[in-house]
Amino acid sequence: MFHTIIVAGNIGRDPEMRYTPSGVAVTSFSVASSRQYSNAQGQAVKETIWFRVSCWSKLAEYANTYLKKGNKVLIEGRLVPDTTTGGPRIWNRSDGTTSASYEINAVTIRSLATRSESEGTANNSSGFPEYSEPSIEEDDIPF
Amino acid sequence: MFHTIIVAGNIGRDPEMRYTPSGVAVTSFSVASSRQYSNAQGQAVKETIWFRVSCWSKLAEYANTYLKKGNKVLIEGRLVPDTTTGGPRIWNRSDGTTSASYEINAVTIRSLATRSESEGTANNSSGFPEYSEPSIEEDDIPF
Amino acid sequence: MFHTIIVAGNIGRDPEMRYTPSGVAVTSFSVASSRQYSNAQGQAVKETIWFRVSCWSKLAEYANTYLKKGNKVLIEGRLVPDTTTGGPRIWNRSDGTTSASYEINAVTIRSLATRSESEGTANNSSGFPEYSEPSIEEDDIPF
Amino acid sequence: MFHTIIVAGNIGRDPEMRYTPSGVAVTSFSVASSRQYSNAQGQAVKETIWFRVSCWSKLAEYANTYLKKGNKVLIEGRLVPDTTTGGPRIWNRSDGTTSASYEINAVTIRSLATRSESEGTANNSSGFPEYSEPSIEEDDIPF
DNA sequence: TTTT
DNA sequence: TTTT
Repeated sequence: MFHTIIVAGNIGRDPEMRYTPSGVAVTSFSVASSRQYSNAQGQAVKETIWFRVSCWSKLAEYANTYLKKGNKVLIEGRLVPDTTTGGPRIWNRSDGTTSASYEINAVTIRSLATRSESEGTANNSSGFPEYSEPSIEEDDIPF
Repeated sequence: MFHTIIVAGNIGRDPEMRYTPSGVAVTSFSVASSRQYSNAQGQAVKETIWFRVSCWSKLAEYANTYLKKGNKVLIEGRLVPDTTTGGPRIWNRSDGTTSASYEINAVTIRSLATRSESEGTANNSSGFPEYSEPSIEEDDIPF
Repeated sequence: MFHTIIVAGNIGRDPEMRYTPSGVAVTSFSVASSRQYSNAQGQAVKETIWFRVSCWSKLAEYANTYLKKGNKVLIEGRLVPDTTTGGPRIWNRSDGTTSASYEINAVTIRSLATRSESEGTANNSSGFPEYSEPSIEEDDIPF
Repeated sequence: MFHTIIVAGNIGRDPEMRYTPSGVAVTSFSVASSRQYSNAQGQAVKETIWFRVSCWSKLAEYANTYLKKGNKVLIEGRLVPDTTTGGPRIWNRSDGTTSASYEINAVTIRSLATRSESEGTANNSSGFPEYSEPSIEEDDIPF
């Protein structure tokens, strides 16, 4: 079956890239997506969700190169569950408390930065790649 | 900022409807979304994610009336975070362990059941409502 | 059945608001969503899609007030088909040619502008509303 | 920039597969997505949108093998515009009229058929592949 | 008609 | 707790 999650938000800290033992690049970063709304009592409420985003291979290398703390990004991907519970993974922190996070395996990443904001970081004029399926020439299409 | 999650899956147990103190209907049910894939070693892996879905008001009444355990559904909505951590809410279970879940506040629910499967439950021929914005007559459009 | 389209892009011209005969506000504007990619011959190709967005009622008033030509926006909505063909509507232009367009009835609109860019137009610090379901107090939730 | 379209609907005719001159498989089929709603006068309206779906390579081969007329499917992909207008492509039909269509380049295809319906065609027990990113072993993850 |  |  299908699920997908699409998030627009701001990167919380500079991305970090590592390599798997087999040499595949993996980049991780957090994205905060906030909204304000008014509750039933008419009070303004600010809600922030944090997502932990991972991406792989070529997408990892570009994210590591071009995305920086504070950048506005759009992410599409899949939630990564705990394989035994089917829910979010639970972590034991060093202080004895437990926490959980929304982990996303990204399939698509787009920078929403504009030229003025990005100064050499990710935006469309700086060569940040827009992830897309391999293209095929129109002349190559048989219909 | 924006986020949305779209899930296709199967309902784990019959929906339950309650009312808020102010009289608003709230229906809850779980949806399992499973997929098989082959890992790097070529082994088949089955991954199931469980979502806890809530819906409100008219959508709650219809879900309670028409959706049943086992039905295939499509859900669109927003993740509901813990307001202090911005991550998934953590629950203390009676056995002393903790767990977390993907909670979705549904905006759209569609039954993917077919007539033969549904026998009086939700499908498009049985009157299950497709949630949609209030329509406006074409003649009413000023352009 | 379900369909949804999610678009990030730039507004092509200032939005225009009108009213239906029954007094409902309707705002229309165009959004361009461009991407560059390399084709099979390794040549850079620029592809731009234009969407004609309509929104209604409160969303229409806010779009008319806060969105301006050039703003970056995120739109979620439904495609509006020709009711007889089920495809895009076809228009006869004054020069005798025909054209078609991707019309979207927006359910969600988010400004992706940042404070520095927007100078009094739509951004999250200027009070642009984030469209959302009516909220219900946590204390009101019966589970 | 980003756009994506997600459609649930029924396949209108058996898929057809061809090959590009360079030998890439391309499969095409139509999907109808219908909904009923009540208009401002309270009358039931049925709206059907037709999408023309293309997919490539391995996805094309599977679609050609497993999807049949009448199957319920979920499609995610991108709209394919006319490269000069940025709108839908316009076709001249043999009878002199013009038409346009919503063309989708599919990235994801899921069969929503159930065992009883599919009898050897696409469903999850018959080996229909769920399109997904290449997986990487958990042990391979460096964090 | 936008933007980078 | 679902489904294939």
